[in-house]
Formats: sequence, C-alpha cells, structure tokens
Amino acid sequence: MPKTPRQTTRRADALTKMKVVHAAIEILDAGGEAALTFRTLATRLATGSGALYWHVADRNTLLTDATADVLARTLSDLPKVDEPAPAIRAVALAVFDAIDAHPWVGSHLSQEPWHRAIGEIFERIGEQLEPLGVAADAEFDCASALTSYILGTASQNAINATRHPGGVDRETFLESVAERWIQDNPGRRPFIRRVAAQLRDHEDRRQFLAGIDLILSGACLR
Amino acid sequence: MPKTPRQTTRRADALTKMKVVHAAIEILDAGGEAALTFRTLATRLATGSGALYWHVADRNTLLTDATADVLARTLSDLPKVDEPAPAIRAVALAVFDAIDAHPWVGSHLSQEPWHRAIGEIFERIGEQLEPLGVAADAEFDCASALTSYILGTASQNAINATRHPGGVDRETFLESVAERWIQDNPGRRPFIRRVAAQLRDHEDRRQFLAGIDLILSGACLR
DNA sequence: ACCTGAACACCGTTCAAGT
DNA sequence: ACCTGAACACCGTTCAAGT
Repeated sequence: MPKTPRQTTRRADALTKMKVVHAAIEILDAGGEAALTFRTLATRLATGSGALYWHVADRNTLLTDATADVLARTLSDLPKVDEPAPAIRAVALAVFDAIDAHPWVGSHLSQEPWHRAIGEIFERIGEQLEPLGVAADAEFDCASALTSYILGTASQNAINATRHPGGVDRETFLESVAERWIQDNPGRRPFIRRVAAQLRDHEDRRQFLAGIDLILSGACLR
Repeated sequence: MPKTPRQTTRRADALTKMKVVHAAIEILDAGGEAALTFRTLATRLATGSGALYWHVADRNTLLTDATADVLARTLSDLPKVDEPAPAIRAVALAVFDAIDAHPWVGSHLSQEPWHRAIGEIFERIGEQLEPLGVAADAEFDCASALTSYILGTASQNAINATRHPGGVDRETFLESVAERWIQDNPGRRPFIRRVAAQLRDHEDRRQFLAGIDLILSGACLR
C-alpha cells in the first residue's frame, strides 16, 4: 500500500483577513481581551502564528478591525427611525447593547477615540440634532457630549456586568461596592448611603437612557 | 589594608509601599502604562524585582494604588465651593485635569469602575444635587450620568491629547481624524463635514464643561 | 522581616525555510 | 503568494537563598 498523504500539513481552505477577524471575535467574546493571543488564535485556525501576520498587521490592528466589524453590523442592522429623539435613543441603545455583549469593544474604543465606528456614531447622533431643535451653535458640543456619554457609560456598564471573581452575582457585587465606598469615609458619605439600595437594584439600560434624556432635554433649552 | 565593604549590596533606606507607588507614578507619567514594568521599577528603586512583591500584591493593584494616590491628592486639594453648580464644575474640572496630566489614571478607572476614587467623585457630585434643586427621585440617575460623563470624557480627551505617532500636533491630528471619518462614507457625512472645523479647533476643557452644563440644566427641569 | 536575582511560564513579533 | 514553526526579546510572578 502506498503512502496516502501528500500534503497533510497544509491548510485546505485559504485563510483570509475576515476569517482571522471572526475567529478573534469568537475568542474575545468567550474569554475577554486577555484570551486573545496569537497562539490560541493560530491553534483555532489550525495554522502557525506567523501565518496570521500575513493577514493582519498586529494585535492592536486586529482588535481595531474586530471592533469595527461588530459595530458595523450593529449600526447597519438599525431600523430607520423618523423622530429625532427616538432615533438618538435607538443608536445609543444599540451601541450600549453591543458593548454589553462584547465588553472588549468598549475597552478598545476607550483606547482609540478616533476609531471609525466613533465617527459613525458621532454622525448618526449629530445629524438628528438640528431636527430635534438644538441651536446650531450647540450642536457640536451636544453631539460630543452624547457620544462621550454613550461610550463611557456603556464601557463601564459592560465591565460591571462581567462575571466577577468569586462568582458573586451582580446585586451582591454592587452592594459590596456601595458598602466599600461608604467605609472609605464612614459617616461622611450621606449621598451614597441614601442611594445604596438604588445602586444595588437599578437597571443599567434604564439608567443609561435616563442620562441620554438628561443631556437631550438640557440641549433643547438653549 | 582590610577589605572595607561589609554589606554593600543591601539597600540603605528601607523600601515602603509608598515609595514603590510613587516611583511607579513617575514612570507612568513619563512613559505611559506600557512603561511600567517590574524590571524598570526595580532598577529605578535599586532593588530586585522580587522585592517589590513584598510591598505590592501585583501590577494591577499597584496601578490601582497609584490611581488612588493621584486622585486622593487631587480631590483633597480642592477648595470648598458653596454654590452647588460651581461645586460640581470644580470637581469635574479637577478630575478632568488630573486625568489630562496622568492619562493612565483614566484608562485604569475605565477598567475598574468600582475604584474607591469613583466613590469619592460620586459622593461629591451627588451631595450637591439636592441643594441644586434636582428632584429627589432623579438624584441617583443624575449623579450616575455626571460621573460616567466625567470619567468617559476625561479619559478619551487624555488619550487624544497624548503625543501621537509621527509627532503631529493636536490640530493636525484632529483634522486628519475628521477627514478619515468623512472618507469612511464620502458624501454621507453632512454633520461631520459641518463641524470639522470645530472638531479641529475646539478647546477640550470648554467643551467638557459644556457637557456638564447640558446634564445639569437637563436635571433641573424634572 | 526584608531583599536578591535566577527561573518559570508566558507573551507579540520576526523570519528563514518550505510549498 | 501564502504558510510553518522555531527563535528572539520581552513580560509578570514565584521562590530558594541570602542578610
């Protein structure tokens, strides 16, 4: 019997940048940013770590591309909304939910505020401000404030929502945070004492939207 | 002649946690988060890398402690302000400036939203809301929105303000960001086109405060 | 009690060599 | 053109051994 295999070692299907990026997203979603290494990625794609560099420049660019991929899908899936305020809320919530589902997206955007996805968000928010009735000379500040708020809040929320050491649930965790904040200066944290129960029980999405509406109603006064 | 040295190798002055933290802050300020390694830190303190672990638990705790040190000084230096709105603006600006001067503080706080410094900021903001006239049931949302906005905006600003590759200045950099955002979807970025000049020329602190005031005026409507 | 520095188990990235 | 995998130059962290 002749030896059957001729080129067993080589990949059958060619690697592409897209395949690399999508495999990276799976790893990031499953294990967070620390889980993404060129070794695990190469193993999952059944290739050598060097092969990956033929398709992506480096780890940071890979993270940037993965972030762009997730948010491009998120934003293009968004149904058209006619009224300006609901349209802004829809964009905000979509970004919030995407970052909640992919916390590493939030961390990466925080590190790269010039990311193309931020341009897209900024445009989608900004274009609604004139129809909303925001004064022309306040539009830029308002769009900036909303964009910053959305990204900052969503990122922080996603990290808070991540499973915490010891496997404690969200409520227990938030309660312990409030308790620690009070103990850091016992007797002089009247506000945190007063809202500790809300801190424990609040719904993140609802609170997020409340902040959006705060900014919007402030913007319409000028 | 007898051999003079008896214990040349040993440190003269004992290491303390505070000395380690302060040396870390110097390294972080000079070279950013990537510059802080246990090897450079040990070299600067004229000790072995293992010695550092006697005083600090690990790299992340060191970053947490360095962040706490910077912000504790920032917040305790803050002069007392009587009027609620100016008091909130003073806290916001102090945090903004501290993160501008120490960008790694912003990145670390984004990664650790339960940090004690965030509790302090949350309290200082929250305690002003009742005197400001915010409705009782809106105080929690308002304090959360302000805190998120402050941290998110300050972090992003600090990263944008960091010296960029190629040594380009801030204006040139911001101009190229606007240009890229427009080119990502040419012909369909009317808002960014309209505000591109403002994006290039805006003052960060002024814009940051504008966002604070947007939230505050929105909060006083309820 | 505190410090030293080599050793361990990782990384991202490069590159000569293969197909 | 694309892939392989060893090699390089780093990391954080541990730990036996010193004082």
